[in-house]
Amino acid sequence: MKNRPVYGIQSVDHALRLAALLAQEGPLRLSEAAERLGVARSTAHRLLAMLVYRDFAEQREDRRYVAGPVLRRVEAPEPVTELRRIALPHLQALTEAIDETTNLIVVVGDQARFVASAEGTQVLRVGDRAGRVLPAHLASGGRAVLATLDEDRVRALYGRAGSPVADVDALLRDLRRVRRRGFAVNDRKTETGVTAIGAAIPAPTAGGVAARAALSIALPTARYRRDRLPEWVARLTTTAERIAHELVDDQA
Amino acid sequence: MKNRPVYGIQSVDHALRLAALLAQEGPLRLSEAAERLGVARSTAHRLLAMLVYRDFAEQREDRRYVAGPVLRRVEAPEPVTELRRIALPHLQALTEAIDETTNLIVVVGDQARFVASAEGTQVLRVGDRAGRVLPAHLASGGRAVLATLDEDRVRALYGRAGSPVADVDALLRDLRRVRRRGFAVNDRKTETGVTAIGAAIPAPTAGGVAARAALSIALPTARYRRDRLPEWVARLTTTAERIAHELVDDQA
DNA sequence: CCGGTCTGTTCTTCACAGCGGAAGAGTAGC
DNA sequence: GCTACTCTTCCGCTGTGAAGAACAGACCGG
Repeated sequence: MKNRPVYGIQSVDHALRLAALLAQEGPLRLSEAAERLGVARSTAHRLLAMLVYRDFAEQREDRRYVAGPVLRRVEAPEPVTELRRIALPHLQALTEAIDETTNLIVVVGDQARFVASAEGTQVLRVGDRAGRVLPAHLASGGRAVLATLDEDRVRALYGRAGSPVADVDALLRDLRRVRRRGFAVNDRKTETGVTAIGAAIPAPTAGGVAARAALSIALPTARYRRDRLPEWVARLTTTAERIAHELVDDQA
Repeated sequence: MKNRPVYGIQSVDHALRLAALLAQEGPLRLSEAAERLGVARSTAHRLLAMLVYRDFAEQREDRRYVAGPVLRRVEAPEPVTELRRIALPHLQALTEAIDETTNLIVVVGDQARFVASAEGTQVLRVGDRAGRVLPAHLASGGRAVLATLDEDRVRALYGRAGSPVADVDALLRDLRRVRRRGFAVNDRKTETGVTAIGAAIPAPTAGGVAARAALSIALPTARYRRDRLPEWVARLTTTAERIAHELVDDQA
């Protein structure tokens, strides 16, 4: 039996026990969570709110809480530390050039995960989303990666029962368009007031994490200008290519 | 983008962010974790210790931390709240009869999870392990459940590369013995100074959570008496049968 | 529809738990 | 053995986390 750490953190213990309960037992009422943890209902409510905020829990319509995406992973984690290390200086240079927030994204299953961000300096800007998850079929970087996949693979991913995509054919048409243009735009589909442009990192080899990685520029919709799109796209794809080249160099 | 809860808990936020980093990016050094969270190394160390304690992280020999079992689940959670509700009074009655700690266990994949415990009142006793995880092939309740499975299924579970079981044939021989006797004993294989006797709950129907549930009596090895084993086994299997009957009634 | 019960959410106060700096310990390479 | 790097332990202090209470919402039965 593991011993409690000497310098344990009680609040963290409560949160982790609750997360494990959700993962192992499924739907829980707030009042039951409070009882199981031996805390006040208001404390349990605060803990659940934090778990929901960080995607360890979700609240259903019947008000019960269930495990969130982080606890519902269906694939083993893959190390992306190296990709992040290589990409980050390029992200920062791109952000410096355009003074908008840029992101490194990895697609796992049907989720687009923000691995790294570099924030612009303007007062109104999109914040750091590292660690967050968006549906891949809506996010700009997610769609840029999906556009690099075989159509059969996309069908396998989104054609199953319970899929978040009602019309796979419409998605495939969108992805063909993304493929032709070389980038994808997400205009407020996932976040109010945010427009993002995404482009996939050209994969040096099939497989590996870079085969599912993308960059995106995320800016307040108020600053999105159609006439600047070619410039943003050019910088985005140039940066993606630089990262791809450095990944090759790093492997040699 | 989700808003931070109004009554957020900073320490919990740190822990959950760190857990998500481990899940998404794999191996992390303590110093890198500290930098990523923006906290002191001593704080990161405390957080990682809590994550390890609650099975959200593991530390490898090279000292890096990786995602732990809770974050590495490969199966969707199943609700066991109902099973727990039905079983708990019976657990408590059994504990009262023998004054030793009893447990309800559910096997998921190759893990035996403690869903509920009822503690004896003696000064030296096995504590409440609800929420904990043990390897199923070593735990008494885990082995009792594995003994109810097809041998092909056990082979599929433990015959793969990277399996924790080196000799599947030896495991199958053990499980045949468990099946014949109707119970399994775990004498200090998972926890120093603890001996446990486990018996599976007879499944009312194939599938469902009860098909992978077991009860166990856990006592200090110093109090384990071979001549009391028949009594303990009889009480254990009687209790398991009562629970199984009540599960059937509850579905009608 | 109303009242009662149950459950979830919001707010405030205060004491002690969580944080970080510093010291100590461990590891790896030359 | 020495140096540099990294991890682990310890302690004091203040602001954060917990819980009580009030409020709000949901549900059910008469």
